[in-house]
Amino acid sequence: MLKKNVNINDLATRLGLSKGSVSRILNDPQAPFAPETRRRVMALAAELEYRPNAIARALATGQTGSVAFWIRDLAVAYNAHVAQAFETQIEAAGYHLFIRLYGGGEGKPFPQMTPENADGIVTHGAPPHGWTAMAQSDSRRVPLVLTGAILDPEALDWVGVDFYGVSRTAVEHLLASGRRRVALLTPSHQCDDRRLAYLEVMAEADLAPEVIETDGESRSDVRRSLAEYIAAHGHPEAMFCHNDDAAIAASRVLRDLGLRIPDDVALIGCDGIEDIEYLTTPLSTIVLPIDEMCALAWRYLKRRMQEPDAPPQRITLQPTLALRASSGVS
Amino acid sequence: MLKKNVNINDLATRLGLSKGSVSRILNDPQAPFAPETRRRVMALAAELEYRPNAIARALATGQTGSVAFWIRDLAVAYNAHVAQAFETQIEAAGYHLFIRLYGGGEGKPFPQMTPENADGIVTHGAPPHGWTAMAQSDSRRVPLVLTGAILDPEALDWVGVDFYGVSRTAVEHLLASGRRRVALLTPSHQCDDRRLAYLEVMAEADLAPEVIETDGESRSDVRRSLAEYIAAHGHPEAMFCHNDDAAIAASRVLRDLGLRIPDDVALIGCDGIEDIEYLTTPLSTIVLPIDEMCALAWRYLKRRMQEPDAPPQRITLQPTLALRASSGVS
DNA sequence: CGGTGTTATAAAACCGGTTTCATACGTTTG
DNA sequence: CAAACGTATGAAACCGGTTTTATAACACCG
Repeated sequence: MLKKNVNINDLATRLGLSKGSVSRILNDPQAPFAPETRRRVMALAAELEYRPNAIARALATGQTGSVAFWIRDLAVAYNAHVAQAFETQIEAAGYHLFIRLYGGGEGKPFPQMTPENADGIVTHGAPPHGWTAMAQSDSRRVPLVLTGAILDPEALDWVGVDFYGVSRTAVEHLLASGRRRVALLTPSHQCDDRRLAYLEVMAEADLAPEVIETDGESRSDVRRSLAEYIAAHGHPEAMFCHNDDAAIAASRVLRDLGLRIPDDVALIGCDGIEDIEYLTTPLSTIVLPIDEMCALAWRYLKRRMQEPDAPPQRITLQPTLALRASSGVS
Repeated sequence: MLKKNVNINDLATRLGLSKGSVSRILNDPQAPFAPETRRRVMALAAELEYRPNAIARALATGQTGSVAFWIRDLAVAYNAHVAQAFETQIEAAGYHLFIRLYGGGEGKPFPQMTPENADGIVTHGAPPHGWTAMAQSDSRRVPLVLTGAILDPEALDWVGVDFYGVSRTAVEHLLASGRRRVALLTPSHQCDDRRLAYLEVMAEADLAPEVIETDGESRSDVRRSLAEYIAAHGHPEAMFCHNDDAAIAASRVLRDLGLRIPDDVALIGCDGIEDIEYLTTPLSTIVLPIDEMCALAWRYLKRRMQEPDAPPQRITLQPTLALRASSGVS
């Protein structure tokens, strides 16, 4: 940057004032300064298009006026919607929102995904291993609220979602139609309450669990993994899908194979994203309370920013099961 | 924050060193220090979990190590995909990505959407009015690359997309089937090359243009606006849709009305998002070169960060028209 | 007319780092 | 043995703001 930005010292020099005075005039309408001086300062600031260096200000005040929202992957429609919903909260409150992605951070050194630079953090979905520990290390504590699946229920604030209960209901619903080969479609390594609930219900019903693991989370990943699985093992009679994107991908695979939904294979997704309204066969799903979750997360975060040592705030929200044609409900 | 973060002064004091020395030892492996001293510093830093204050470092070095990506609305699937694609570029380069949303910023004071706090900025889609001017004001210049539709072709870097040419082709394609009532489905106030091309082609064909304006960009907005329009004016024979989300919403409205695609109404979307592969009737669309666009944007931005005064870099990418069943191609 | 307030501004400390320059000491070297 | 050099570190300036404290000038008051 060859041309240097105009800073507060430039203003002060040009005006023959001290930079402290300029700062106070610019920021504090109550400060006792001569009206004429005030006018001169404002005029020059406007003329030079002076804007204070946000970094320097943040250093001086200890506040950035921004909140970071960490999420895994925007290609999953649900995630994008959550981010958008959270932005709505934040914007109304006059803060800036930075959306950040964990990315491939799993193996990378921490600096790659360091949670700095915000007055507060909200995460959605499970952060990479060790992330929260780092974010909450004694050496640099930032107000933090976890949302979505909670894997790490230490002394932190979180807005959880009861995947366990609703997942049980979903799987039981699939079993109720008399189907025996009820599979779980989920990314490998994803060991959350959805998987847990599925395994438990299957065990209780004395059925062999059938976990179809996908190599990635994108729809094309899911399609590929599922197609391979069916080629090798035949198709299950029902599938509980880790999220709606997976269910949508699955419905496409089934259609391509000439299988009917729900006659040949029943399907239940998870997330309740808008997209599923556009499928040929309406998709049963678990609808998550996105707006409520975001509103609560922001409320918790504000509290934590004001009172760093307040007792932990936690709540578990109940998703609702929306049964439609894809699971045999007419 | 009652418990203060441990900072470099704490380290220096505890070690009996000056903070300058500590800084150099921590950052510069080449610096000439006694191995024993080095070991002590590293050990204490690890023990106290010292992590340098990113803000202070940014102030001192003039670099944040991060790039901001500005976009309008993540609820539009295409936008979310672009953001994700750009993250891939940035992450590979070792930078942090901050995704930021213009939000309702149109009417708000600038500080709400000030483009500070990054070493560089990439925008996608048309920024709010006055945004680029502010970002590029002489007083605080930040490397900036515009992508997507370019409304503001001043002396800036941009990676454009030739919406005009491909939109002409799309509309002409719709006309070629003999349909006369060919409408444009677009958000109100969106006056870009898609609209321009549509209006021109219609004028050249001596047909009355029929612009169906939606009140918002979300699928539900589009559905409502379109349903009202059709109720009032009957349905057009073909629609060129501003983006795929709109086309998906439209296909749903048409289906609900018992209209067949493409027999009753032909449809062409725009963006080429994955979702359209999951529709009953495969959707014709304009496929945008997302990855190429992101890669170029990052290349341009790197260049601009290194050479602030390099000549402007610009390119216009060609999207491709993907014709499928929804526009009558079998 | 000296003490007491106000008012308008300057000066300096601070935020937490980085970076440049100076210095003290020990070791070669001429 | 003094000059020159290398090594290990301290000291201070700087980044660009904010905030607290000091000071100068002036008006008011008894």
